[in-house]
Order: sequence, then C-alpha cells, then structure tokens
Amino acid sequence: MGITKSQMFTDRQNDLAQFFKVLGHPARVAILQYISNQNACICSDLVEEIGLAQATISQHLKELKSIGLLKGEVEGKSMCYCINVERWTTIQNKLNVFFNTTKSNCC
Amino acid sequence: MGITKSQMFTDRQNDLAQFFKVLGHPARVAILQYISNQNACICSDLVEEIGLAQATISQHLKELKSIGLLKGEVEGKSMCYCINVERWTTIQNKLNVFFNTTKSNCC
DNA sequence: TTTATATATTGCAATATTACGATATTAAAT
DNA sequence: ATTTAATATCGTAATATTGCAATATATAAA
Repeated sequence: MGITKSQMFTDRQNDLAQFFKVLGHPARVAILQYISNQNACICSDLVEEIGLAQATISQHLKELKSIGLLKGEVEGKSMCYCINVERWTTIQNKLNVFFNTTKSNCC
Repeated sequence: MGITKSQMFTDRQNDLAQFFKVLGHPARVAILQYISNQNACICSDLVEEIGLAQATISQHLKELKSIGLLKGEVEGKSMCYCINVERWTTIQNKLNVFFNTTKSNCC
C-alpha cells in the first residue's frame, strides 16, 4: 500500500477494514476453504494444494491468525491449523452489522 | 501488493477476494458509512468529511464503483454518489455464503 | 465566451504486500 | 547425539497501493 492514514479513522472503521483486508487475497480464501473441507489440516498439505511456496503459505497463515480466524496447534512435527469457529462467527456478525447499517440509498 | 498469482485460483475465489479487498481500507469503509448516513452525497462533502485530498477520495470512489457498490449520477456541476442497494445486498449474500460454507472445524 | 466550481486523471514519491530462496527452529525418529 | 521432517523467520526483489500536487475535463453561472 502506501501511506495509509489510519489515525484519521475510528477504531471500528480500522478494525472492519482489517478484517476485510485479511480476507482480500485469493490465497487466503483458498486456504480457508481447503481447511474447511478437510476438517483437519497440516500445513504441508496446503503447500501442495495451493501451489505457493512453503514460506508464502506460512506468511498467509500468519495473517489469518492475526485476526484470530485460525488457531494452530502443534501436532508432533507438524501444525494443525483449524478455523476458530467462534471467532469466525463473531467476524461474520460484525461484517453483517456493517452491511445492514450501511445500505440506505438516495438516488 | 506483489506478484499475486491470480491464475492459480478459481474465478469465485478471485471475485470473493476482490470484494473483500475493495472493502479493506478504512477510507472506503468511512466513505460508505458517510454516504449511507447522508442519504445524499456530493463528492466535495467527502473531502472535508474524510480529510483526504480530493484526488485521493476520487480514487477510492473509483474502486468502490469498480465492484458496483456505488453508482454515480451527474448532478449539475457535482456528482451524486449513492450506494447501489441491489448490488450491496448481492455482495453481502455472496460473503455470507462464503462464511456459512467455510466454517467447519477439526480441533 | 469567460469565469468559477466540481470531479477525474496523470505522474510521481512513499510505503505495503506478495512471493520465494535461504536459513533457523523445533520435535520426532534413528 | 544426529538425522530427518515440518514449519517459521529473514532478507530481498518485484509489484501494488496510497496519497497528493498539478492538470485536464466538464458544467453552470456570469
């Protein structure tokens, strides 16, 4: 990006935008869908499945963790990344509140 | 961004990510909220309200238009930008389908 | 027609994101 | 203790986004 002046906006606006932003990359959408379909996940699967380098997948997972959408548990040598359903629902609700309270029209 | 390999993902994944991405900036969230509150809008209001330069606001409006969330009508010397409620609802539904079909957990 | 006003576009500098190779870390297996 | 395997982190190149001044465009008013 560039010089994003986040201090100009409310915390609510910044938080909302952050949720949207983290979901705003097709690799992260794909990662979430894959984890959801598997009902179990280790990261090495994702590297094959998504087709990006291991370092890149790891970075995307980190961003998804940063807003709490994923939780990771150590499972022996690997990681088990799962969707945090509680947080998932909370964020879905927040986005819906935004959509529902921001749709009046004028023309 | 960097080298986003959009050809690796499905159209659905790319579309979803694009919706999220456009909403993923606090200025654009703020613009939508302001337009919604006014029930009428001319762009010059936004420049004062949001506190970014006119060129910057114009650019954000363009991105919101790019996914159809805003429609603009010429109104004399100014523009009347409004939320396209039909499109708004369509996108909200698409995002909810994503949330609802992507939340199974494993751990 | 000229002037004033509103918005869009262009060009550019600053910053952020993405991707990946190389390397570090961590835990299991030998 | 060493080796192997899985994931994280670092460093960096390529590209994208943001923001703004300057300028172009378009419409209304004079």
